[in-house]
Amino acid sequence: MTDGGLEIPDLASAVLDVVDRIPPGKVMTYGDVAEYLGRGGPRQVGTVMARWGAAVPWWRVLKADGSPPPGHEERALRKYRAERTPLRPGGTRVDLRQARWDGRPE
DNA sequence: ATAATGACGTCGG
DNA sequence: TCCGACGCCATTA
Repeated sequence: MTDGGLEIPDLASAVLDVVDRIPPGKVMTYGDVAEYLGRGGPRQVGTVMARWGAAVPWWRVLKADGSPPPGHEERALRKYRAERTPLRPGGTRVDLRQARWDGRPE
């Protein structure tokens, strides 16, 4: 299987796989995903999301301060409201204390 | 092989 | 709380 001729790096596949399992209403930071996988770093996860994120629930991966992916704030906020993701006062950032997913089954 | 790139994270002011 | 400087590291050029 290829991606229109472009190969998907092993790390990218692993990242997409994890993101695809984040439950609705829950989120993970770029750093969380990297730490969960035990390889790569926040920037690598961000690079993967930028290129192949469209195929997964990309809005469930955000920055460490709870702010949505740069350039996709509006769409992400709509998703959070739709799936009841806990937001902080002001409603522009996710409340990680409640919405952060540890990776273990519900 | 070397340098540049980037949907990040942390820290200091 | 906001912002800039610096560190990080796989992928690309």
